[in-house]
Amino acid sequence: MEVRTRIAPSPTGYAHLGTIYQAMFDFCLAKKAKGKFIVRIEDTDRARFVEGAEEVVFSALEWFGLTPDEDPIKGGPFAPYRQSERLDIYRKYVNLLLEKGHAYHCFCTKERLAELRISQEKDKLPPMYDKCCLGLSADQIKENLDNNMPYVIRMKIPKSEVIKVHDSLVGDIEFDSNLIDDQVLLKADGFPTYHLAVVVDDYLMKITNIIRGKEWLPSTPKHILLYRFFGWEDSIPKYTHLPVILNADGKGKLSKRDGHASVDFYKKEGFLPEAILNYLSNIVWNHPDGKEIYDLKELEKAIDINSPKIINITSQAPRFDLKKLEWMNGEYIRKMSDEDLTKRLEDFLVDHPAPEIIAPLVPLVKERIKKLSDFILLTNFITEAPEYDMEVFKRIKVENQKDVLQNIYEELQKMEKPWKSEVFEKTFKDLAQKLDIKAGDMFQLIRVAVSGQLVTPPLFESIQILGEEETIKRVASVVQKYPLFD
RNA sequence: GGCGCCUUCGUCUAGUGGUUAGGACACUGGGUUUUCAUCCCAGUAAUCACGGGUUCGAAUCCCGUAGGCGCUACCA
Repeated sequence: MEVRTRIAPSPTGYAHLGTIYQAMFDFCLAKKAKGKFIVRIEDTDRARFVEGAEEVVFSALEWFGLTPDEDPIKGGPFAPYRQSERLDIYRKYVNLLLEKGHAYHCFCTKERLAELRISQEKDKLPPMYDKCCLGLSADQIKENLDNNMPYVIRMKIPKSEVIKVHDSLVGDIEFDSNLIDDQVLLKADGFPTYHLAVVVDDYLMKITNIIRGKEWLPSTPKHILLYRFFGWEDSIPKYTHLPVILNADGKGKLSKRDGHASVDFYKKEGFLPEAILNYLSNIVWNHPDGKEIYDLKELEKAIDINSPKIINITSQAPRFDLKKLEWMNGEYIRKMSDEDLTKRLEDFLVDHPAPEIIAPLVPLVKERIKKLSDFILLTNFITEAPEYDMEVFKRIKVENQKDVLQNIYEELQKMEKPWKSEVFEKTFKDLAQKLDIKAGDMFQLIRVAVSGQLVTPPLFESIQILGEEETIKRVASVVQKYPLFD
């Protein structure tokens, strides 16, 4: 049987990193088993619907190279892949449930439900629907329907049953059906809830393996029950519930609120998609050799569809550690060829004022940047005249800085062009000796005069890119204005 | 509150009855380097949540407790 996995993101306006995390495992499993990876859009919540939001998800997946085999755009044998376009299908299956007596009409108002909840909470009872409408007669239902009363369809959960869920990571888990609420399956607006749609679609789309976040574990018994109600027990997919990624302080799920959940953030910061994927897998899985840097193919190798766990990952919820991601991203940058890095930087810095200087700068910055955006911080003094700050000069422990700068200026003017590295170095080492200051301080002073910064790529190479003329001009302006900088 | 899951250095993890409890990030110190970074070396850091068992022996097995997270919507 063909292995088919899927992600079912809801278009909320941004691509969540958790979606990518989940998609990565679904994708790898499908690839490993030579099956199919499917994207289905769960746009059943009209209140939260955001126009154009699904494109955000698609482009994020593409950025990470997690290309689906079937999706709403390219279609597939089980189209449509957008739930809002499958309403008649859900309706049909709800009717089936109604006929079989596994679901019922509920005409309770939101107000009544709210009051019910409040009183249950007051009595320290679990907040659940009281099955009020379950006792309605066929005539009453018909009358309400004829009067166009709004209604939802609820699932009739059987009493006192043990519902067994098998998860490939956790094992067997038992749930008491008395503690499961009569879940709404079809909302008043005719849209299905997640629970109905997910079961119907996964069945019709022949999904064999569900890899999703652990937040879904408590609702899995409802899904199992639905498979049973429909008579699809033989088609229950294999569940793998992934640990939820927590935010940095461990106090909750990684969320939009702390700013580190959106794929867009990482793209803007200049993180590399392959490094992010590496990090995302590394927080729950270890390479058998113990190495930290590996690509998706290596994760794929570790997946075994026939082993009980499928993939041997931890079941603890990890915290998100941006520092480690940054380190990892730096590792990827360093092992990249200069040509590749140049290309990435050119793509990233589309608005760069002087794109021709990116390539020559790459070898100078490659070991100094952790993400692509660091490039700007490190090199913008080349395209832009720096703003000087006396505090920066004060960090260099040299007396009579103005005199020294004057000397530097004179030497630069005397030096034969084009400047040569050895000559440059010898000239200023000699000058340092003559003025009785440390060579290191001498070069630091030149660095600050030229860049306004204490930290830059290698001095001489930077100056070469800057040009002799511009260098002299900058030093001259420093000599002139020193110490009037604020 | 109820239900479920989880609990090894600050963080991510290795570890499946006998290890000086290993690695990575972060941090600290040293070396290389005209700055920074890279690279190399070293170090700090977990009485394996706690309490009971079982066993010659437990981070590893069992029971209990506590804490954390998740779910508890006509959201997914």
